[in-house]
Amino acid sequence: MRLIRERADVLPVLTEVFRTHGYEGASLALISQHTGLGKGSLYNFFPGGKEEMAAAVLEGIDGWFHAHVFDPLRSHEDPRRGIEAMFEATDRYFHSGERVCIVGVFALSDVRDRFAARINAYFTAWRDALADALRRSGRDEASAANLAEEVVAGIQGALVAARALDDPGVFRRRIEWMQALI
Amino acid sequence: MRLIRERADVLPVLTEVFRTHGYEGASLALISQHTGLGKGSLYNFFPGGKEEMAAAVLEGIDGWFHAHVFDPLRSHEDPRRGIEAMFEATDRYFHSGERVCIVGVFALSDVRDRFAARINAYFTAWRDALADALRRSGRDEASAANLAEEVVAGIQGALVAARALDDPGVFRRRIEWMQALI
DNA sequence: GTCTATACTTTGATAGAC
DNA sequence: GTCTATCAAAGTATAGAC
Repeated sequence: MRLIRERADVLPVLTEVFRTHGYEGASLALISQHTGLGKGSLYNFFPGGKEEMAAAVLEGIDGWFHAHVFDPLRSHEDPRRGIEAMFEATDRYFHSGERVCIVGVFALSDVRDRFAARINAYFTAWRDALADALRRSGRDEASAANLAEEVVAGIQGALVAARALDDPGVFRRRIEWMQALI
Repeated sequence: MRLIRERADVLPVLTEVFRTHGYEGASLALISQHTGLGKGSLYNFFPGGKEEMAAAVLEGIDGWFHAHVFDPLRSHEDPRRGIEAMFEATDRYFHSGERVCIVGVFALSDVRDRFAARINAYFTAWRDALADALRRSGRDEASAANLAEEVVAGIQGALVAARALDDPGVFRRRIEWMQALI
């Protein structure tokens, strides 16, 4: 019995390394150290090397958010409950602002172009799913779209500010503020 | 007559390279290429190497924001005009969302610890100067502090979202939304 | 599948000629 | 002050033994 038998087992560790160090900072040596796998094994799982690892990480994140955030936003009978669930999942996922958003970090760096499609898809899906829930909760199209954009951007800003000021309280207060907007 | 005679002449180019490629992505080769200076010359200006270059860039940005944003926020006779000037300067500086904020990028990366003091000082100065203007414009202490935090974080979020969605319109709309909050 | 060894490139930094 | 040459270290990636 081994701890790691397939790509899916490496993914969480990989995600954490990329989140902590960014794309360029996540060296293969660091990845090898954290996963406990030699470079040969890593290339066995990811023949495309580092780029394929990062792509898998982004895909995994996208999958998680679809399952726990985007889909509930769209399918919840009571749209307000879906939005509530979104804020809870977001707070949990980002450890109340102590974690950063890899997709946001990638968007700001020069690897954005390489993963542009995935990054764009993630933010678009979030914004549109939230806008849909807001419209179903009674808002007109324009107001729903605007508020959705505001909240999606606001979460990213809360993460940046919390890290910059080294104060998770910033994240908590911004989330509460946004919840009051709904 | 030379194009570059002192540190101050290199700084704008340096800033642009760090903004575009981040700390790790801004290799000396890239910097040498964009400044037109050999590595020897660069180390003549910055004996501390890349870290000193990045520190100089952050200091330059801090100086610019103090002169064009923070100080006007505090000293403008009519605080609302100071806030108006802040939004205008911000929009100009970030090229309406086409540029990113180096300080924000650094805050999200793993070089944050190395420049933590400078990063924190930049965001603290912005938030506090804005809170002061809001208080002078009639808001109570708590409301001013909260709104200042919201706007400072909101600008960062607008930059992330605009880059991620590859749509400067996002930045423009978020700025307008925040202006309406004041 | 996993490891070690290795190839090859790029990195930040230094030395020294001019 | 500026350049070229060079260094040691770290980077990604590959090869091949087991």
